[in-house]
Amino acid sequence: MTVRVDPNLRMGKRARAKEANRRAILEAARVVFARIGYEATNIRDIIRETSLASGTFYNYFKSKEEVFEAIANDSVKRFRPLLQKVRDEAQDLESYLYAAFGAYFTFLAEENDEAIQLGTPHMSLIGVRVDTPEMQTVSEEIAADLEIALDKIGLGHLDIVYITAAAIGMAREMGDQMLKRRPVDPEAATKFAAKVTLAGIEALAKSDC
Amino acid sequence: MTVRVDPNLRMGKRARAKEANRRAILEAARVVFARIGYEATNIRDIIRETSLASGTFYNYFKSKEEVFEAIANDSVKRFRPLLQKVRDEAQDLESYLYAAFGAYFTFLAEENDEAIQLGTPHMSLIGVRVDTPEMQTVSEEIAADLEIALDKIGLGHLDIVYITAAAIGMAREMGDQMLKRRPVDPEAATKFAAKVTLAGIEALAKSDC
DNA sequence: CAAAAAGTTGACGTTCCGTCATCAATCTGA
DNA sequence: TCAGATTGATGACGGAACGTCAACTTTTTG
Repeated sequence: MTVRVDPNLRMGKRARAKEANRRAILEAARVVFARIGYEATNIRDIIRETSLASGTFYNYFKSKEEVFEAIANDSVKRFRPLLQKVRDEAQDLESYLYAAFGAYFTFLAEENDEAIQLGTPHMSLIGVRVDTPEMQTVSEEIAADLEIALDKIGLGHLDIVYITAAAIGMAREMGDQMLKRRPVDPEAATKFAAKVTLAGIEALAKSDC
Repeated sequence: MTVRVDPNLRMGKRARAKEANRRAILEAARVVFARIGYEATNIRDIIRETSLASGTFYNYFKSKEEVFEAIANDSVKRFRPLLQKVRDEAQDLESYLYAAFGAYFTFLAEENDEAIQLGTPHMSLIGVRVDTPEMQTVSEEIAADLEIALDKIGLGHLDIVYITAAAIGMAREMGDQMLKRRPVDPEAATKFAAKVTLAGIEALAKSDC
């Protein structure tokens, strides 16, 4: 008789403890950032929220900034598979844009569901925004997707980098606004952003940029 | 005989010294941030770059973060009159968009002219981005401008907040990309952003959002 | 010109940082 | 199974950066 094994049990106690500690620190940081604000938080505040000793923090992160990055990267890590699905399933530019913006705005709403209920400010609204290499990678993936989609309809000569920047900038800024509204409505934001982007691309095509 | 007086001379020595000190600190911070990076910089590093004593720093700013904000706000302060001019002179939505994006991209290029020559990273590319109340104010001004322009052509029912967010997001993200290119070309970025935004608004109008 | 006010100074106590010797728990392989 | 090896947690410690403040200097006021 074969037994289904939780992958976590495959690892030794050591490896599991490490993962648990890392998670604990990240979760504690989330909580403390929300409670007293990012700037005011220091490393001892974070570690005090866990059952770990201060020295242990440095086995996992170099600094408060790195914790913040890790939190952001965790989000990116969860988002990437969604974007992959969009990439695999999209038929053309229009469906890609709708699906991609939809994935982003929905993801953003879900990620902040808790914060929305509690009324605590969202991570991207606490005043600082980081740009990590992981985010850069996602940008590049989107650019590549758009290039393929545009090539298919003979628009490969358009400025892909600017189009990508425009789409991402739109998503970021609109995302912040979306989270401020009640009810939070990702579908509306999606339609809006997709329409603008699509129309924008068509206009660029007509005027040969 | 009337004498032209430098406004600075109208102030007493004390007031002038205060301005000079504030400027000195801001300039020193600029230099040090560029030299060793924002995260690595501490307050002593900044003050050491001036001829002031450490205690004096705290007469002007509470923290390194506040200095960063002040630098950002200084930029906003210089930008606002340009936007005001755009507002006063624009005839319609299209001319407003071209002029506003143009003002932003040109301003950005000029502000970073020095950094571009030296190859040091631009303030908005050093990994953090702050959102200050002053920037919020500019957002609101742009939203108001857009509302007026859209009302004039019977499109006041469109979602002004989202349109503003889309335009600002586009400008920010495209601005970063623009600064990475050689030569830096604000006109191209302007045409691009204005076209996309204009086409986007037209598309929204057609589909009644 | 003298008294009051404003602002600078840098030494000092405090807070926070990052390291590391020590210890406890887990893993390895015979 | 167990002893030696390894991994990683611990928290006390030395040092770095912080923010304050009493003393001092310069400017303003009347």
